[in-house]
Amino acid sequence: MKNRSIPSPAVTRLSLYLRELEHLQAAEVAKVSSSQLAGSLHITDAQVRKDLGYFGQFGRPGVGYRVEPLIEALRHILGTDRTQNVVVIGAGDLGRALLRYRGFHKKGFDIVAAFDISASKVGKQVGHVKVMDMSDLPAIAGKYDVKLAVIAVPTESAQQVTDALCSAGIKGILNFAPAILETTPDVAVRPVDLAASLEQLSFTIASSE
Amino acid sequence: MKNRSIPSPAVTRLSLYLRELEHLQAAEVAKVSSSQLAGSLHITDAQVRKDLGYFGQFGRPGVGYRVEPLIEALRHILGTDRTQNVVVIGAGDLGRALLRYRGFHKKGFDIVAAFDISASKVGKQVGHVKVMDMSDLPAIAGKYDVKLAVIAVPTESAQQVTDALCSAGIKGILNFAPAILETTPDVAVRPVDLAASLEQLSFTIASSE
DNA sequence: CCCTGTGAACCTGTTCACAGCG
DNA sequence: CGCTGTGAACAGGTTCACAGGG
Repeated sequence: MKNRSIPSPAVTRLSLYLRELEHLQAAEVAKVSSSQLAGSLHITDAQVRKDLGYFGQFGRPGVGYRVEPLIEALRHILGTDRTQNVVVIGAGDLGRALLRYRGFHKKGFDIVAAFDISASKVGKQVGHVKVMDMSDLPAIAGKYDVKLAVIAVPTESAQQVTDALCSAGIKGILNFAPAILETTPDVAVRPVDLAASLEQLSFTIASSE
Repeated sequence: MKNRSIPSPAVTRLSLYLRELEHLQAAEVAKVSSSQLAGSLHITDAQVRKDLGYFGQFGRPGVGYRVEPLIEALRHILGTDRTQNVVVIGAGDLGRALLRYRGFHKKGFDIVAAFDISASKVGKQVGHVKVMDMSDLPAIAGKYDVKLAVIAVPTESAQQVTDALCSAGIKGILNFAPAILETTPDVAVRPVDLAASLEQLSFTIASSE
């Protein structure tokens, strides 16, 4: 526990800063000011400085931030300076789409295995992994030191999958099933509820009429 | 604009309340208290009452909330008491997975069309729609009164797709491309950055060691 | 003079606590 | 007596504003 009360929205923005910095690096920009960074993300410059300030002193007064060192620092903070192995549970439409999604690898995540209970899916090749049976999960999780998992199974089986993941030593779950998952306290869950996201948009539209 | 300063986290939770209420309804539970609802979502009872209080008085002291009327009220608030038509832009892996996802329809959303620029994809049937060319967007948007769109295209084309959507009168965009989209002020964007979500989990794990 | 880092002020959202109704 | 609805107290985050370094 080395957390000194960092606002969780600040951590969310860290990913955005990193993304923007990677664009700048690709465009061979060497340095950037907080107000430039803020501008492209539609937030204030003070916000950028404060967020970065939670983690250290990365800038130089009168100059700004050097792009490359800041990228490395942010990756280190986020834990993506080394490859993170990930498993995907559920090889339905969504699971298969995630297995083929290239965005994860670019950000330092490596999907090392996929799992399903359906005999019709087990054994099939998707992306660069073969779908395995759920019973193989503990062995794979141990072998590849997997800490992160993605749940892309139907709502009804989400909780039992979660239990299996907790037992297998997974510490973070990205959950696409529309359900609240019960976990051991050392496991973090991040929900992604697609229908609820559309509902939020629907509300925004409805209330601005 | 009938918005009387409602905290946006409260709106997010509205979707969770609705989801839980629908479960209760399926289990033929007729009424529920704020503390019951709160318990299953891991929040406080006061939070539930305050959130609902922003939108009206739905409960009865000493009794609780009647499940069915509250469901109807929440759907009305979220604008999903009538079907909302949606278009999906991009018929790659993710787009096709979304086209087949049943969760949207259950919540009152109807995907009426999919679009892509690639000639190899246009004309193909996915789920219950046929993939159309981007140039057909304005006609379809008008014909079906589409207000919501989902962007599932590569990052590079996300902005030009956004421009087309704004011109076609779309008011809400669910954006899977890892990019900040520039829109006209009357268009709401909700980002879903899958890699960034994994980064958040990675951070949580890294900082609890 | 430009730009960072950071206390202080401000604002937004959550929790408390209780009055009041069934 | 149980449970809602809601002001009041509190906590968490954001913005301000400025001191200080290059």
